[in-house]
Amino acid sequence: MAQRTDTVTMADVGARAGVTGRTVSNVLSGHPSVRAETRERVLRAVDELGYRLNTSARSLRTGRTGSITLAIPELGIDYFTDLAGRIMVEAERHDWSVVIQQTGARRESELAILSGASRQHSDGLIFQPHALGPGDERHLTGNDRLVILGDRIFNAPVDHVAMANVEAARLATRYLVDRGYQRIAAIGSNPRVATTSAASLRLDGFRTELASHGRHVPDEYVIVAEDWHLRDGAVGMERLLSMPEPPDAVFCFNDTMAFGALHAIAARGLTAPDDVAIIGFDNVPMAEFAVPPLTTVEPGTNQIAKHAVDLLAARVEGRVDGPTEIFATCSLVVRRSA
Amino acid sequence: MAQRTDTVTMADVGARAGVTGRTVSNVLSGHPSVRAETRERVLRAVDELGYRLNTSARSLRTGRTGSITLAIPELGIDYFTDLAGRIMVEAERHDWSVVIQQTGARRESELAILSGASRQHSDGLIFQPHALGPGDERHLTGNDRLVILGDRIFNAPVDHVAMANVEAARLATRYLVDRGYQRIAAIGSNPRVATTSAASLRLDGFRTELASHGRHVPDEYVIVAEDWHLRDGAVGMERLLSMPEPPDAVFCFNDTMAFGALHAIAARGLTAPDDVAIIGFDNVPMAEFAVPPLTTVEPGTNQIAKHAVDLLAARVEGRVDGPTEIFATCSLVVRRSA
DNA sequence: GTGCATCATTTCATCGATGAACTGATCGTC
DNA sequence: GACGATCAGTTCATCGATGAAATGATGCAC
Repeated sequence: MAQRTDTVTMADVGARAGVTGRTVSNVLSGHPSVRAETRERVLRAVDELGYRLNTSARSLRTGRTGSITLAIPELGIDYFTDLAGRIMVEAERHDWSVVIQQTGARRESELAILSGASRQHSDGLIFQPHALGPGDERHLTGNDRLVILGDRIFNAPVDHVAMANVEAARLATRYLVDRGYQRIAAIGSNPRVATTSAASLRLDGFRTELASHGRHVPDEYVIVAEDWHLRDGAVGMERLLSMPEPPDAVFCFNDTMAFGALHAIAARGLTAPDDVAIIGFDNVPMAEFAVPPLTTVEPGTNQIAKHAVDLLAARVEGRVDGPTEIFATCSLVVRRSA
Repeated sequence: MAQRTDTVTMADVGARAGVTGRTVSNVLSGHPSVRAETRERVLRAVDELGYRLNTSARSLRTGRTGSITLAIPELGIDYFTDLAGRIMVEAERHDWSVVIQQTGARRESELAILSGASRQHSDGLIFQPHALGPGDERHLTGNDRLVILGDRIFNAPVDHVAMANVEAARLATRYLVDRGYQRIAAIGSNPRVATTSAASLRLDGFRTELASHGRHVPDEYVIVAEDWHLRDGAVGMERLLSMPEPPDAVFCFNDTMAFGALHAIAARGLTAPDDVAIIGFDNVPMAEFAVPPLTTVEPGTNQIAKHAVDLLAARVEGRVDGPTEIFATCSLVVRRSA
C-alpha cells in the first residue's frame, strides 16, 4: 500500500463496473458491440478511478507506439523550428506525437539516431542529416520507416523528401544578377561537410549561376560558416564589409544568417539594400518582419512537412513499396532587402 | 516468414549466443555478473541479428518510459522555441527524450494534456498553461510528476517554476520612465485570459509602475494582442503610430511582438528608439541581432529550463515531498531599441 | 571435507492491454 | 420451433523485457 504509482488497470475499472477488463477495452476503443448502459457504467468507473491507459502495454501488444521521431540539427535555427512546428501539425492528423531529437549536427549523434538507440519507441523517423553523407549508407540498414529530409544525400533506397537546393540557389543568385548587382558574395559555405550537404549544394548553385553569367567569384567572397547561426551571419557580413572592396549583394544560405547579416549592416550605419543587398533562404516567418523585410527563397517547407509525414504514414501502413523520392517546389519571395 | 516487422527479441539473441534472453538483458543493461567472453558473444549476436530493444516492453515492466512531455502553446513564438531547446538539453542529462505538444493556447488542448490522453507515455509533464487558470485546479488531480511553468496560476499544491512577471514588467516600465519617455504604451494585453496569465500580470506590472510615478495610461495605449505573434506586434504598433498622439515608447509583452513592432516602425520610415522606443520581454537569441538590437527583459530562461527538468527528475525519483516553487530571477538587458 | 560466500546464469512470474476465438443470449425467419 | 445470424461480453494467450528468486559451479576458509 501507499504505492508510489497507484496503477489502475482496465481490470480494476471492469471490476468496479461489473464487467471484464476486456469490455473496458472495448468501450475505450469504441468497439460497437457494447450496450449503451454498460458503456456508461464503464465510463463512470473510469472517471471515478481516474483510470489512464497504459500506452506501453498497448504498444507492446499492438506494435504501434503513437509517436514518431523528428531528428534535426537544432531548434535554434529558424528553419528547423518552422519545420518542426509544421511536422507536428501534420503528425496530429495521424494521431502521432512527435519526439524531437537535436543532433547538434554532430556525426556521432546522427549515427546514434540511426542506430536506433533512441528511435526505438517510435513508429518512424523523419531525419534531416547534416554530418552524414554518401558512404554512410550502411548505417541506414534496418531502418524501414525512415524518411530522409534535405538533399538526396544517400545512394541508398530510402524514402526521401528533397529540396531543390541547387536550383533554388541558382534562382536566388540569378535574381541578384538580374537586379544588376556586380559584386556578389555568399555566406554559409562549409568545406568540412559532405558535398551533398545543403552548404555544398547551395554553394554549387551559387557558383554555377554566376559562372553562367561569366562572373568569377573571388575566394574571399565565399564566407565559411559552420553553424549557420545568427552570429555566423553577423560575423561573416562584418568581414565582408571590412574588405577593401566589399560586395554589393550577399546571398546568405539561410534566413537565420541573413538576419545576422542585416544586423551587421545596420550596426555599421549602413542600409540594405542600398549599401548591400541581402537575400536569404528558407522564408521563415520572421523574414517578412525583418528590417528590412527579407527577400528569400521559399523552399516549400509546408509541402516538405506534409509529404514527409504522409510518406512515413504510408510506409508504416505498408501502402508503399519501393523507395519514394519527392521534390518540393521552391520559389523566390521578393521583399525589400534585395 | 516475410514478416512486416521481423522482430528480434532478447531470446533470439540469446539463442544465437547460446544463453538465455535474461543474460542478454544482463549484458545490455551492464549487469556486473557476466563473463567477458559471454558478453562478447552476446554483443556479437546483437550485432549480427540487428537486435533493438523494445522500449514498450521495458516501459511496461519498469514503469519508466524514458521520455517526458513538454506542453507549450506553440513553437512559433521565439520564447517557447528557446525554452524547448534548453529543456531538451537539460533532459538529455537525465536520459530523457522530449515529446513536444503544442496546445495552441486552446483550453481544450490544455485540458487534454492534463487529462493525460497524450501524456500517458511519459515519465512526467512540464506544462506551460495559457488558457487554464484558477478554478481549474481539479484538472490537476492525479498529476503527480507535473511541473507548471509560467506564473503561479493555480491554487493547488503543484511543483512550479515561476517567472516574476509583475516585477519584471515593472522593471521594464521603470526603465522607460527613467529614460524620460513620456507617452508609454503597451502591446500584449489579453482581457480574455485569466488574471494570472502572463498577459494580465505583465499588464499589471506595467500599470502599477506607471501609477507609482503618477502616470495615467490612456486606454488606447494598451493594445490587445491575442496570439503574441510577429503580426500582432506589427499591427499593434501600426495602430499606435496612426494615433493623433502616438506613444514615444512601447513595452511589448514578448520579444516576438517587439520584432513585429520594430518592423512596423521601419516600414513607416521611422527609427527606434529616436521616434519610438521599444522594449521587449524574453531576451530570445534574435533580440541581440534585431535592427536595432532589442532592449528586453531576461526572464532567466536557462534557469527555468534547468529547474523544471531537475524538479521533475526529483519528483520522479521520489526525492521531494511537498510541492516546490522556484522563482527565476530576471534582469534587464539594455541594447539599442530603448 | 564441510560450510559459506560469490559468481554466472537460469527459471518463472509479471507488467497491462489486446487479438482471436469462444459462450450464451436474443432475434428474426421460414 | 428449429436454425443461423447478430449481439454482448468473456476467456485465454500473448507482446518482450525484467524483478525476484533459484540453480549450479567455483573458490576459499577452517
